Amino acid sequence: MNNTTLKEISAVLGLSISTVSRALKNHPDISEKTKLRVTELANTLDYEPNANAIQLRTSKSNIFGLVVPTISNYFYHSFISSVEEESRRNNYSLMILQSGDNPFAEISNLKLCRQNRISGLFACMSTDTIHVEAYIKLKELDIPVVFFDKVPDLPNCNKVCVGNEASATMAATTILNKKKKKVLALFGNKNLSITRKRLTAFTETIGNKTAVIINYADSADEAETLTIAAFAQKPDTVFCMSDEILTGAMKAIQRSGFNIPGDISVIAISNGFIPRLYYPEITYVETSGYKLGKLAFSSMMACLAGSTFIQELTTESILVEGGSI
Amino acid sequence: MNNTTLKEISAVLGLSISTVSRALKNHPDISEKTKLRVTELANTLDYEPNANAIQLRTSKSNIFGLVVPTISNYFYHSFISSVEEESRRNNYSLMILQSGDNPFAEISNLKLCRQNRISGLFACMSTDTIHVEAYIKLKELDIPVVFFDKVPDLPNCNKVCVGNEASATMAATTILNKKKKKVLALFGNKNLSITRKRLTAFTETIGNKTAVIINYADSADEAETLTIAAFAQKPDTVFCMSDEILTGAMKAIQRSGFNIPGDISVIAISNGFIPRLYYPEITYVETSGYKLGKLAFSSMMACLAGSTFIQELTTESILVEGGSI
DNA sequence: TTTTTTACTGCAACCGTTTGCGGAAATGTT
DNA sequence: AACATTTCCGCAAACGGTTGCAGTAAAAAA
Repeated sequence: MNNTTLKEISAVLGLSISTVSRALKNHPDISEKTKLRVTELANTLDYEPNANAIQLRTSKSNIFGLVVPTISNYFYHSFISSVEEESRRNNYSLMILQSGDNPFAEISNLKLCRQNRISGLFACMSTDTIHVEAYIKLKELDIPVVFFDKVPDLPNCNKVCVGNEASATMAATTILNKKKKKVLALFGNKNLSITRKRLTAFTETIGNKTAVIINYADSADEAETLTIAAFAQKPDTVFCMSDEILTGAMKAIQRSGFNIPGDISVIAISNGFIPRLYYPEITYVETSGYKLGKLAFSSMMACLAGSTFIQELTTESILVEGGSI
Repeated sequence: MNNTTLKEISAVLGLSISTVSRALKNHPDISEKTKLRVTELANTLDYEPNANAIQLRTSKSNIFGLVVPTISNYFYHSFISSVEEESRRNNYSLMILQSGDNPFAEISNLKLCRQNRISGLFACMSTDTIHVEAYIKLKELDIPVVFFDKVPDLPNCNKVCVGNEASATMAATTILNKKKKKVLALFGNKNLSITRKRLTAFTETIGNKTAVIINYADSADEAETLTIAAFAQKPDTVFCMSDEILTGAMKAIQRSGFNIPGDISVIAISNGFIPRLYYPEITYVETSGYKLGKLAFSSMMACLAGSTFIQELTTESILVEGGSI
């Protein structure tokens, strides 16, 4: 069965295609009587405008692209969920693409975006993205790009981030308040700007009255191993800069048979899902993907509305108390 | 800056649009020399074919729709991730829409799919969907629909599901093999068909030589409470029918200070992420969203290839051994 | 009644591709 | 030299809409 088109409707009604088109869009040029006839027939025929034709004609797609290393991540999918929600509310569709931390997939995804003439792009860069050019190319095509979470170091682009410095500072402050003496601080990949930001904010805040053991882990497994090893130095607190690190550290703690917070305290920066899986629940500084999504979307809408003002937005951090410190 | 088009390329080269088009598609009618000239210029000009024009012309969109109650769910995002992966590999894009268990959002999403002339739809019905008509409408438009996970009771549609009975049976068998004597079996909402299926398969397999305490929980918190309460009866094993239940049970176990598997054994039916968060890792029967995605995709491709054979597929269950039983 | 205004509606070009068909030049065959 | 084939390329119509402009009939003003 074929889709009904304006042509068919016009043929049935003995009107021209343009009249039908205008009638459907409630154009003032068309008489009420005609409008009624047209909309009625359109309804019974289940007319659906062909998005491709419209997009071709108007060169506006009403589709947002969203590239992300992987959607199998609590932070990202809460971000995605949030953006999707807003998109639908604003009559946009979302094309979600994951790059799997693979640069080739990433550029092929961006190609897809260009080919589909997306209206805008939400982008989180994969870890080893050096080739920012592909993103630049989009901007040259006047396609607004809002970077989120893992953002490039470029000056002229819209970025929304969780409050990296603020959240690390907040975590460090909490540790100080609890008068902890020796902290095992676990960070992610050293090359990521997110790591550097959290690291500097954390160390600056924690000062030098508190002993700090710093480790960098690229994966949960590595975090687990490093944690086990670091236990030899008998830290009284573990700080994890992310969910992934946290899961590794928690396995190490369980494996060592330590009690939380009796034997050791734990605090993390997290989106909120993982910390609640344990008993006692882990105290964490929240960096909400959901909130970040809302922020990213509003930034996107500002771009689309013609704002050329470059924004670098940050979500607020809040401390969610569990019983782990 | 504008996108380059065939027209521009043809103008520069003094060729016709059609020649350029054919040259780019390696058509035999075009001489190698011309092909070379064209492809070269296309490259330097960063030519990207306009997907909308192609789709309009060919009435093929190379976009799959995927509707799901919510992305923020243990199971769905691995499914989505898997389908996305395959889609990209096969040069399709994915349009992901969540209905949030809201019937209105669901039909508006389907409308979006129709308007975008998607090539196919992966659909997981929201709980209270009575209106299957919207899906039927797609099938009338010759858009193949593959239902997954929560599938309708209709006879003539493609469905892929995890092996509910098989996985519950496998879990029960494992418990029997380990010669456990008293099992606390935790299930989800009693009204869901998935619960009923897993329940009957489980109880039938476990037989009556093993004592079974059955509880139903609607949430992780409820599971936690019920588990704590059930510990009074001193079960030697906890079986959890899903990830959500498992997280609740694990909290209860940690809270009670039990050792796994020394004090109590644990086995679950799971997608695989949660069980690996603990130490020792929880033994589980895998109902992989990832595999289900692959299955759904191959079913979709079969439809697209013209197969009219209606499939009802089920993923295989496998036991993944942790150290919890 | 004539002229001006208003209310409707249609023509046709356009968006960027694809593709059937037909034509010209180059080559091969007697 | 005359004819048949290839080889290479362009014309033009289509896909399904949108939109500026112009045209016609009816209503209002002169």
